[in-house]
Amino acid sequence: MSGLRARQKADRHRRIIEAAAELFREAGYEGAKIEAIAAQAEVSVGTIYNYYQNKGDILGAIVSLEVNEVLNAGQGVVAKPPANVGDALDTLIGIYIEHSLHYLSKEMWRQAMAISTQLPDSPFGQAYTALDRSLTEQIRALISRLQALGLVRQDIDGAALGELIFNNMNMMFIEFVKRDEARISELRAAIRRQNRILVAAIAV
Amino acid sequence: MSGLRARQKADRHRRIIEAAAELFREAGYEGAKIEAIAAQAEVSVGTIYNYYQNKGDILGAIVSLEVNEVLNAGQGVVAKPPANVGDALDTLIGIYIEHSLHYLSKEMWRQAMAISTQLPDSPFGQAYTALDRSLTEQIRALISRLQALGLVRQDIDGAALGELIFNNMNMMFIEFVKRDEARISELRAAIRRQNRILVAAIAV
DNA sequence: CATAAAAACAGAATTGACTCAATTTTAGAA
DNA sequence: TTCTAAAATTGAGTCAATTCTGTTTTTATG
Repeated sequence: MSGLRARQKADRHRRIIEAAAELFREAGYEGAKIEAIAAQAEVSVGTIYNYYQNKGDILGAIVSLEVNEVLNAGQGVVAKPPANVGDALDTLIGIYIEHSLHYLSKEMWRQAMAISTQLPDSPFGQAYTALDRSLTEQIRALISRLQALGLVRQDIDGAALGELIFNNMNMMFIEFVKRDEARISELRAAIRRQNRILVAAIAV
Repeated sequence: MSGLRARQKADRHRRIIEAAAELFREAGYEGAKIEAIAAQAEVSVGTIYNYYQNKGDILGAIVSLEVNEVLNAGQGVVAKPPANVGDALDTLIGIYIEHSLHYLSKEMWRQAMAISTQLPDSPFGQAYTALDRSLTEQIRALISRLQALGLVRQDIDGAALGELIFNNMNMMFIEFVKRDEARISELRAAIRRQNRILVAAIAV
């Protein structure tokens, strides 16, 4: 028994997310009214709030989809990294950044980031923090891999280094989405320049 | 002619800020209703919006006071830094962090950070970005100073290093204010551990 | 196939940030 | 002092997120 109720629930979830994604893209986060999302998803306003605690959580569900895709793509780099510390970092970070505006506009990112600091204990706030941790962990995994390959010094504190690289990248990304005119290529170049200092310190 | 109008204006500004600071502390940012702030400041709701574009800008004015104090305190360290790269960084960052909860609660910080990413073009959003830049610049100045003292290698890219250190610290601070139970001592220890990697790379 | 309990839904009501048209106050000229 | 234009204030009104309560649908049981 798959259960009528369970099927309807999944269907409504999907309809709400699809409606919201479309309206967020078209009208922006603020511009997409809950009533409009409800109408488009063919449910009532009350039902939306039965599925999501607040408007931010709807955006959160969309962000999670995006970041999980990115994490998946990143696995390839960790498994088979370029044979050079600088290039390896640049490749992984490149995947994160190039993917980032696929589904989400800068405005949507700004809202998502704002909500995650504003309401760190909401479902989305917690999920967002967990995603950040996964990204940090993936960078740390890459460093481990490079150490195993003999490309990074063994005595480096991998956890601390992973945090340092992620935190810097993330902060740069935040500044990037805050300025609509900022270009991806400039962002990557700036991060490369910053990481160069680290690469010099950790490469064998 | 100091002007009656100008004096009243300054007085109202002060009353609004004082009322807001008190209510933000007592009831939290969300809990402090504009009507309550207006009543406490003995002005009307409309007047508040004549002085500040939105609720966030009121908080912004308070944050600016705090950060400017911190910047001032930091100048002393830059002028006369401890004779050891690790200690110098730790001392400056220590000043930033220890000061941070003087006037602002974690909840107020969360709101301030959220607003600055949500509305990067609002008066407060721009002011906040400028404050971040000033802090980055101060860290860069410390590095310059240490280079002049022969404690840091001359061939280090000071600008990139300053950004790296600030971005990491700032991100750690964001995570710190997101968790009410996080302790200042743990935050400082974690940042020290991360900076150790850098210190090893840049110290003469 | 009834039926009662549980779960989910609908949409009207509430709430609080922000706007705006009308009114009041101030500055400065006559 | 009196008058007028500009500046500032006021608070009722608007708008949209969120909450609340009564109704409907689904499930499980006899």
